[in-house]
This record gives sequence, C-alpha cells and structure tokens, in this order.
Amino acid sequence: MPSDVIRGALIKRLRVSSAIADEDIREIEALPISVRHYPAETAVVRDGERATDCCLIADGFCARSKTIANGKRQILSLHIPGEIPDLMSLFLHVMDHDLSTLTAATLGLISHETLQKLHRRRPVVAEMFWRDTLIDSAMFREWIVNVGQRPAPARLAHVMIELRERLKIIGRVDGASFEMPLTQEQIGEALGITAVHANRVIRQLREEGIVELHRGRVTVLDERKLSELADFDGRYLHQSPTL
Amino acid sequence: MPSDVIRGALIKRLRVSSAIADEDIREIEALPISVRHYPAETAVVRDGERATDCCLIADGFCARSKTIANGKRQILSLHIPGEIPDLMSLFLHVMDHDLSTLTAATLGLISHETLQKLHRRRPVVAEMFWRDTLIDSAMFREWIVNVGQRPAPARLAHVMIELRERLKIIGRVDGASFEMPLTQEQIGEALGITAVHANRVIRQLREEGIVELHRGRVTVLDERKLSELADFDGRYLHQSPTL
DNA sequence: CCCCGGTTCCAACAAAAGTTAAGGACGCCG
DNA sequence: CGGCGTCCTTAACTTTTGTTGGAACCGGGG
Repeated sequence: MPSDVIRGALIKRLRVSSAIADEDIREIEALPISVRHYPAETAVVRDGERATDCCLIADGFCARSKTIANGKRQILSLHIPGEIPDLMSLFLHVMDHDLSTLTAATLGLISHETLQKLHRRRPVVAEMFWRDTLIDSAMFREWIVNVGQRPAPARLAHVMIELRERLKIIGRVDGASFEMPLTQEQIGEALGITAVHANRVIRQLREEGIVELHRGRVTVLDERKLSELADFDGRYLHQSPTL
Repeated sequence: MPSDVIRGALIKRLRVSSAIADEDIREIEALPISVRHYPAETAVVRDGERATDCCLIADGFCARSKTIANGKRQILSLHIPGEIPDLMSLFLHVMDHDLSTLTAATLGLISHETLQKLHRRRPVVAEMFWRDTLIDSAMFREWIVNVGQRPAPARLAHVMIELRERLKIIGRVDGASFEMPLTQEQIGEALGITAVHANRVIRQLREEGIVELHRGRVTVLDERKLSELADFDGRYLHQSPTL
C-alpha cells in the first residue's frame, strides 16, 4: 500500500475537524511510518502495556474495549481508516484498555518520539492532534449517554448512524449501505447488552423495516424511522473547524 | 477566598499526574483568574453554548451531563475542587454537554486567550493540560464500562470509590467518610438507572453493612466488601507521573 | 464433499430494572 | 409553629433484559 494512500484518510479527516495549512500537511506526509498487517480479531495493544508508538489505521476496522473481573467486555469505540485510536498513549503511556482489530487491518505505526518532535517543531499540529483526542473524548461522552439512557433498539440505531457519519467523511458509504463488521456478540458488547438480546433487537429493527444487518453490512431501509429512533445529533463529532 | 487557596488544589492535582517544574508552577500561580460564586444546582455552561473561559473549581462539587430528546439526563462525570471540568472547551468551542454545580460553588474563570498564550510560552504546561484532558477521557471510558457492564450495586460502589480516590488527593477524605452531595435522583442519572432503583440499591448496600449514605455523605462500613463489589482498579486515573 | 466451529436465530423462563402511586421525613420560610 | 416543597422510602405491578439451551445456517479446511 503506497504511503499517500495510508495518509490520505488521516488528512481528509483532519481537514474536516481542524483548519490545516499546506505546510503542516507536508509535515504529516513526511512522517516516517512503518506499516504492519494484522489479521482479524487480534490485539494491537493490550490493557496494562506500555506503548511506544501510535497507530494510524490505513485499512480495516478496530475497536477499543475493557474487560472487567467477571470476564465481561465493554466495547468503548469503533475505529475506521484515517483514525489514530491510541493517540492518547502519547501522554498516557500505560494503556488502560485494549485496542484490537475487528477485521484484517493495515496499521501505520508512528513512534511517540517522532510525534513529540513534530509537536515541538509545529505547535499548531500539536493543537490539531489535541483537538482530535478531545473529539475522541466527546465520542465517549455520547457513548455513555447511549449505554446509560437509551433503550436497546435506540442504542443500536445510534451506533449505526454515528458510524455512518464517520464513514461518510472518508467516502466509505455506498448509498443506503455501509460496513459494520461486528458479530452480534460484539454488538452486544458495544451496547452493553447480551448477544441474545442484541439478536432480538436486530430482528426487531429488521421486522419493522428500519435496517437490515447482514454479514457485517448495514442497509438502511427507512431513514426517517431510523433517525427518529436514534435521536442522533452529530454536534458532538465537532466536524466544523470554524466553530 | 485568597488566590493561593484557589490554585492550591489544582497544583496538588497536577503534581500527582505530571512531573512539574517550579518555574511552571510560578506561571500557573501568576494566571489571571476571576472568581465567581454559584448557588447549588446551577448551570455554569450549557450544551450548545460557546465558551470563552475555562473554570477551575475552587470550592464545591460540579457535574457534567447530557440530556436527550425524551428528557432523560445522564451524568457523565463528577468534579471536585482543583479540577477544570471544561478544559476541553479550549479547542472544542461549542459545548456538547452541560456543566453545572451540585453544591454551592466557587469557580475561578480563566480566559481561553490567557491559556493559549501560556501554552505558546511554555509547551510543557500545554502538555500537562493535554495530559489532564486525556485522564478526563480515561475516566469517561471507565464510566462507560460502569454503566454498560456492571450490575447497579457495583456501579454505585465503583463511583463511590473513584470519587474517594480523587478526594484523597486534595485531602478531603475524613477517615471512613467523605462527601458525595448527590440526590438519589442524581445518583440514578449517574448510574443510568431510575431514582427508585437507586434507592433500592442504596438500601441494599446499607442493609448488607457495606456503606451508609446520608445527607450527601458516604460512610464506608466494610471496606473489603465494598472494594470487592466495586471491582475497582485505579490505573485508569493515571496518577503516576513517572509512568 | 462433508464436517466443524463459529455465528445466527429462537423460545421459555428468571432476574433486574422501570413505572406508578402514595406516605413519611425533614428543612425552610412565612 | 405550621405549611409547603423536596427528597426519601416503600410497595405492587410491568417491562426489559439476562440466562439457558438448542436448532439452523454458513464458510473454510481436510
């Protein structure tokens, strides 16, 4: 995979959330990145580990999660190409959660050292990355609301729409359908419900003609009903650099 | 309230999470802060508003929350003296949630402009504040797990222990007891359950001789049982500057 | 081609949490 | 001191979600 393809999605994404100068883009394009391939369902960094690199997703889907004493797992966020899910490890060196692949994935590793140097050289880029971690944080806040206050069908609808909005930015939504490569077990872990209940909810949305979910692909059947159910307000994604 | 008292808790807190030079402390002590008093249960900044200052809690308790379309509210975090709950507004100018007081509170307002200038002058301080927002983010992750995976009694126990650990840093734990000035309604909103169920859970913990909760004050009766129930691992608070 | 493991799907029952309703405690204010 | 409002408390009932267990489906590897 050529270097510009790897960085393309990142720059596309940064442009949406921050104003960014050409000079800074060149700096980012010059960043030394080492590429690694991971199979599906593999740990990239584990809870408790000490990270020395951040990873930029070049291709594939990832998820962050935490596992508690009784063995239950909670998925905290989903990640798509162009994102750096463990940017936080730059300053929080020991991981407090897992980062793993959902699908087979290509990741670009950027060393902490490289990033620190870039920040010293270009404080504006540092601010941009800071802003990126703050958006990450805003997404966690919305995730708390989702899991804490919405009934299960609304939770699923909300996660779907959030994912779609983010996929749109990198041009990965194909009409009424987009990828969401989670098993029902994982959907349950994301929504804070069991896999059995996740299945019930998926069936319900299908029977009501709202969305179809098949083989890791979502097809929206009734946009109106879906967005009403999801109660989605994308402001928390902070996609307007001017504001 | 004298200026050094206002800044004291902040510096105490920053020392715990980051290594910090005397020179930088002096910079922070020189920050122009305007002090305001708020009654209990008052909005400080509202969802959708555009912030121009960050507020340092000098005294009192605050909470951040989001309210969804059906009127339900989710509390996202609790905040104590020494914290800057809306530091994120520095780069995410329009608020995606509410910040309000729980008790009567004294807040020190620091303008965004002042902070930006300080960051340009002392990048190390910027990194320290960045790290602070990342710890904030780590706390949201744990809150997701709490609301998503733990049964209600464990949720309550976990929130209590987290609050206690943070109060310890600023010397606000008095033996087996500490402040937690939430109504049962608010406890429900924090845990993602109804007030009625919150009451059930509180009663249960009292009947089992684990904790007593009375008038906004928690008294731990059985430390062993409490920490077993809470499944608490404080690593996510990232309180070790060396790591 | 068929078997195997992982998923999906489903039903019956159990447990947890939400809803509604109403009485009691407590502090504040007139 | 009495009344009012907020919070706390509890019970009875409903709904949602979890649990258990099992069948059908599907894709990949032998």
